Amino acid sequence: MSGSPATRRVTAADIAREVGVSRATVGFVMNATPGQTISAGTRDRVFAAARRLGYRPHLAAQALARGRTRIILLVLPDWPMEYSMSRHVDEASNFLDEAGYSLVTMTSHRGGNARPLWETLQPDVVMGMLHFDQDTFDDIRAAGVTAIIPDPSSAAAEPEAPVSAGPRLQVEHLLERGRRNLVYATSADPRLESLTSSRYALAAATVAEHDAGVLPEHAVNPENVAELVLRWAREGVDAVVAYNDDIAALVTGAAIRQGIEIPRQLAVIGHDDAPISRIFVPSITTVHLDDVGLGRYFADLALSAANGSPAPNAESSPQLSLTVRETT
Amino acid sequence: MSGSPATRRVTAADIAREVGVSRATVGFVMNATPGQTISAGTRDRVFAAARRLGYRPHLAAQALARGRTRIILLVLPDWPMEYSMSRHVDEASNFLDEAGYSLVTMTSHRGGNARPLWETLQPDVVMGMLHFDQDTFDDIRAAGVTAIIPDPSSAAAEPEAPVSAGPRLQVEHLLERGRRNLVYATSADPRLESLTSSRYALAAATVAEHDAGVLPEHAVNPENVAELVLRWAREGVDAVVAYNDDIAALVTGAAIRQGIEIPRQLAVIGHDDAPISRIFVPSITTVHLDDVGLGRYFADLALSAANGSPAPNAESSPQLSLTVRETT
DNA sequence: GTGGCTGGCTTGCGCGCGCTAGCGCCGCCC
DNA sequence: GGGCGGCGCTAGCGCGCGCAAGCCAGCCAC
Repeated sequence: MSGSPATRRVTAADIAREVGVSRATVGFVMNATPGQTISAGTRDRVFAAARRLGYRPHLAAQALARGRTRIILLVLPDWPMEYSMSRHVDEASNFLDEAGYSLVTMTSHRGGNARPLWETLQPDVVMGMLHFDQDTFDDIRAAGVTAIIPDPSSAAAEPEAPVSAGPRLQVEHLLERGRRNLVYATSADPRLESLTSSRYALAAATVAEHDAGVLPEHAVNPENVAELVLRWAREGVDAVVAYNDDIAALVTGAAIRQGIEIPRQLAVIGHDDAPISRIFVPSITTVHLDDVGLGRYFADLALSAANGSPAPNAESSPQLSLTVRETT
Repeated sequence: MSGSPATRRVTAADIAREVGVSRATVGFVMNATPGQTISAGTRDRVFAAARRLGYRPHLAAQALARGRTRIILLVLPDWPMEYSMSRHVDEASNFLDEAGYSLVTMTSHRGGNARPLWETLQPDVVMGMLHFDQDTFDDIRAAGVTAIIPDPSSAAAEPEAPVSAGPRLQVEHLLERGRRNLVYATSADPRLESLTSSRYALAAATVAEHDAGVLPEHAVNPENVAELVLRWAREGVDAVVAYNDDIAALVTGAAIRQGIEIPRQLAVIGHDDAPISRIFVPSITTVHLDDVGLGRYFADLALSAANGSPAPNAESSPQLSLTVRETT
């Protein structure tokens, strides 16, 4: 049906022949090559023929010729955060697409033995949500990738920067609610270490700013959460700042099972506004992220690394906001 | 430090020069080209030089020359199922890597205006979890992809096939628990339509087999779930088969809020064994998927489409099992 | 001795595209 | 009238690799 099955692909040469110009001209038109002047008539005829024949530039050939793939690889952590990311990622890929780049995401393999995509795709930029450990970083460089974000050697590019207001919002919300005895519940997952530690540090700093004592940090998991919740109750803890909504749900669930009243005895606040925060009973107060803003921020960050366009400033784009629900 | 910064990439020609053979010989060695005999000595010297120089074949050049990218694109639905998928995907990418293919995943854009990856990556195979709608299917074909899974014109390849035992397990578990008045709670998300409808059909068939009447289907969302749950209570419904764990959680949460006792008055069973099923209070009985088995199945499916290797039979690989928790 | 054959290699083309060097033409200015 | 510069285009190389064709030495059969 749809076109002869074994049809050869349409190349720039086909267009050139069709229009009656050289192949170079077609290339100049398609790329709007700077420094080349093409008459409007020729340009239109080339575009028309391209559309008519269904021309699609061969990406591999382009990559080979120009030495850049125009692929940006986003490395996501393999943890629920993934979901909250997907919205931003979608936004980012729109922006990047407009700039002629493709966004490919991969989930960081847990000791998976498959060759990572930065080897096989040879992206122009590899961007991670978390800091890469040194081995991974070297591995990416060895694969020929020159632009890596975040790059420890340049303090500028920080994917996590715009989210740094989140922990502040969490803590201030609880303090405003009159809570005084806060603890921080974090994930024990080592893969998230750089994220969890940075969020914790920000939360702890906010607590200190408000002269609300110190903020103890506890790694929470399904096994120890019941015990922790009881201990907190004994110690007079009245609010939990959770690293994300999953941790918040875990804590909230355990508290309920132990007969602790939420939020009267214990307030809990999550982060990311993941679906679970809305579905959970009771529903969980959380920090909502600005998808579009974050997406644009990521895209700008990647583009600046890819072609030296100006780097975005963290403050400009994304706005975080509080979504107050039943746990506070 | 790590190598001179602006170093040119190592090509097969460099190796040839180093070893003192022609470039073609290097190519034959690297690809173990069938029909070409290379002496063991030469072969070893080529491999040694390749390792010594840090040779990495240029993927774009390979793709250009052989006309195939060895990329397999997996299109995931943009819905929580994503999480339960990630384990299988990881498995699949290991298997595919061994076969020399790279697995790239993308999330199906909700009207996103970025060009989809099947255009820009030009994968050898595009594989979806759900059936593609006709427009998308045509779009993928137009991008030059010949192998698409599932392909409506060939009934063989069905990614969802191995999971077809899930709804059966759900229903039989509830019947064994003595429940007689079941309803099916599904997602209203149109993107999941082909999945939800197939799971529902299987559940309904199982109910019919056991002479347990008919299985009404209800699309559930946060707005209508409270009302639905009340109605079910009035109508004597004693068990809910949920499309997945999120739906199950939604139903369970609504029931609790309405004072319905779980599982005494109403049993709920989910599907996928997503994290929420464990975290939720009460924890949710669900169908656990076999990550490794499913991963291998997907990989085989993709490989069979890529190079005509034998297609896997759905029965062979993956095993589903029941994870019984508090909601039944 | 000669022809055929096979193992082990080389020569060289083509994949589709980007882009530099250059060429002819026209209009402008002195 | 001649020089000159810019516009609009073409010829052709190179990106790195796969692979068809061919070439040569050595060996065996006759």
